[in-house]
Amino acid sequence: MAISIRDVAERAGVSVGTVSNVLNRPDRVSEAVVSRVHDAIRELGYVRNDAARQLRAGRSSSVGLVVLDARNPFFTDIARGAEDEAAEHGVAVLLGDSDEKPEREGAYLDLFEEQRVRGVLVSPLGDIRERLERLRAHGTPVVLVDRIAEDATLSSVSVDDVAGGRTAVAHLLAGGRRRVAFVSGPQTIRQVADRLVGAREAVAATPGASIEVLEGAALSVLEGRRLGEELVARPAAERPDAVFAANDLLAVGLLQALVMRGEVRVPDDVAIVGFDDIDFASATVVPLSSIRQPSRLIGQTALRILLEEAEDPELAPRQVVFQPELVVRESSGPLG
Amino acid sequence: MAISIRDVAERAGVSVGTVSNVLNRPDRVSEAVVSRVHDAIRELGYVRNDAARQLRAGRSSSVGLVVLDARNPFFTDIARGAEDEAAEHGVAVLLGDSDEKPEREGAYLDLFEEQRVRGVLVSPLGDIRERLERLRAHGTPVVLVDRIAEDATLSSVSVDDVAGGRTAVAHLLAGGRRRVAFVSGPQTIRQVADRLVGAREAVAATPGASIEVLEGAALSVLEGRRLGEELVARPAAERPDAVFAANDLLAVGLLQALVMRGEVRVPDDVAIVGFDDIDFASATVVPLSSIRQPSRLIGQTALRILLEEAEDPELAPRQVVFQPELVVRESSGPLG
DNA sequence: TCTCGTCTTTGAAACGATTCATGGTCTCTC
DNA sequence: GAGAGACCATGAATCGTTTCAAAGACGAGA
Repeated sequence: MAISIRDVAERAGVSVGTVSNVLNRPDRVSEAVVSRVHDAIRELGYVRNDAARQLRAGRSSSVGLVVLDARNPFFTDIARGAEDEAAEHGVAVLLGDSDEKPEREGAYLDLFEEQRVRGVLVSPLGDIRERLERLRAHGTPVVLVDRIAEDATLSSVSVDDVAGGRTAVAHLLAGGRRRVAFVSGPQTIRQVADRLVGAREAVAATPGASIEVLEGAALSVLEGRRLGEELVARPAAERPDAVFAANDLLAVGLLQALVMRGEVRVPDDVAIVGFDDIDFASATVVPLSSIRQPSRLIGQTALRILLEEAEDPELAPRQVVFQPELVVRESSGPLG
Repeated sequence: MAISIRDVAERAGVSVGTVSNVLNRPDRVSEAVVSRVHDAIRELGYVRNDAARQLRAGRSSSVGLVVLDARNPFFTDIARGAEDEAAEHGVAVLLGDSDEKPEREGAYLDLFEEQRVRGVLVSPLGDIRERLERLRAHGTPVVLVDRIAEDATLSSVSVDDVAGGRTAVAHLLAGGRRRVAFVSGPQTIRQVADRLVGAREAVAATPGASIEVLEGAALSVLEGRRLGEELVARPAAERPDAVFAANDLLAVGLLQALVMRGEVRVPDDVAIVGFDDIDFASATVVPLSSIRQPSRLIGQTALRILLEEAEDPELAPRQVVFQPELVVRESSGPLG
């Protein structure tokens, strides 16, 4: 059924090795033969078998990327950046969505390892440092994305989440707010925890300011809406006057819940700042202030580092940390 | 460097074939040996080489999925549905984003073919029927997603775009609007063209109604904003009183452009209906009316059909067409 | 004791590509 | 006319797994 290089060789009247040469180093083959082989390929509809190729080569020409949530535009932007960079190097990106579930994260890492990928980009979920270091020890480079490698045994490309959290809350406080709520995803996600650390720092620096934490089960629009409804259900006096959301999806859900009821005005009653500055942030009911991350650049940079490490395994791990940037829109306007 | 099944066999004091049996049909191997082999695997940190496996098997255990735009939540939902279904069958999904570019679409198809995937799910861009039929003839099943296979030589899972377009515009007309604009993506994308056909039908059925077409270069938020700015720049009298956008991303961009200027009120001056009903639709400046598609179900169904065809290549192609559903929100409220 | 059947294990062949040492031609130079 | 060098093509070995015919071990029944 399947056409192999052998059939092509026979048809073109040359040896298998020659066909392979035509495909991979055409300069070593005479022109006449090159075109004869190409004809045969076309006539037979031959398609290279990548499995055989990889087997011989000992590794694939793909890299793996595991993200926390493929539906979050922030991660699709990272993926886009990685793909762009990968395309330039003739490498494909296999995308895995861990959906914030450790077992899915593990399954994708297993899969990538079996595929002998060139390397793995991970936006890690739980504590899988050990797993990743083992991977690296076995010769598969690993680069963390959107999270720093604390102990510097791995490379990472991330954003200063603590600074981001600090900036966000400092901005809210500067607008005159004092009772801040941090609408959070699972604290086990490091990025979330770091943003809270920054938020607390800003609060600590401002006399009279306080912060409470509302921990959601996921970083999603739905979860944001749920937490928003909790807030609306409170007596007005017990509501915060400012909310810092751990990411824009939560913030969007929050906005929906607050504004739809009509009971809470944004930003008059509650100011909101999100995180990520996804494309939709400027299109929401009340345009959303947010902390912008250079998502595409993160993906690009991570992939570049990954390929460099694949090239030279002796390279020392590097930590790249970008600084996030506050984008002010209506949702965090000054106290009315 | 790499540990192979051979090393495991040696360590466990058995033959290679036995190790393979332990991995694939443990019931044929005595318990004592099974555990001895598992110990060896653990001690050596053995990981199966998928390339060798595939080579022997003649095909991979993945399927390919090519979408028009991985940043569009509609397609990530389709992907999610496909992944869910795939996971149940122990199959992985390789995601390719054609980014509305025919050459990228082709590149992904080439890649998938070289990988000998079990099958391919495509949301096709240009006219690649021939290419896809060749693929299928070579033994790789193909299922079209989000687009019907006109000549029924391939299976497809889609939504009735004509009906969707008709419903959307009929709804706008029923609200008293008469001068409709279709804010479109490239007409070469079949879904876009079909939605316009439906829109025209609705207009034709209503005396006094007219429709104009604004063709954008892509189905993106950015492009929607650009077209929106074009509309705002017109003298008020020349603006349409209703807009049907080819998808929600365009609609969101449009909304941004119209509302931000403050010159055009939605829905008072212009009513808007989008298409896809993405999660964000209900969170926009003015909550967006839209035509809902069962995106996740589309992905699931497509993958199921694909696997069935992979199982039995003789199966006749099937066309599954879902009916879309109008979701009315504020953006298409009645004429003020 | 011999035969037959069951249960395990073995080892070699096969999948399809790439690589590389080998050998054959041809041309050029002295 | 011989030797050297450049240029091409060859084909066997190899990658790591799975499969399958065959062999070995063992027990039961005659």
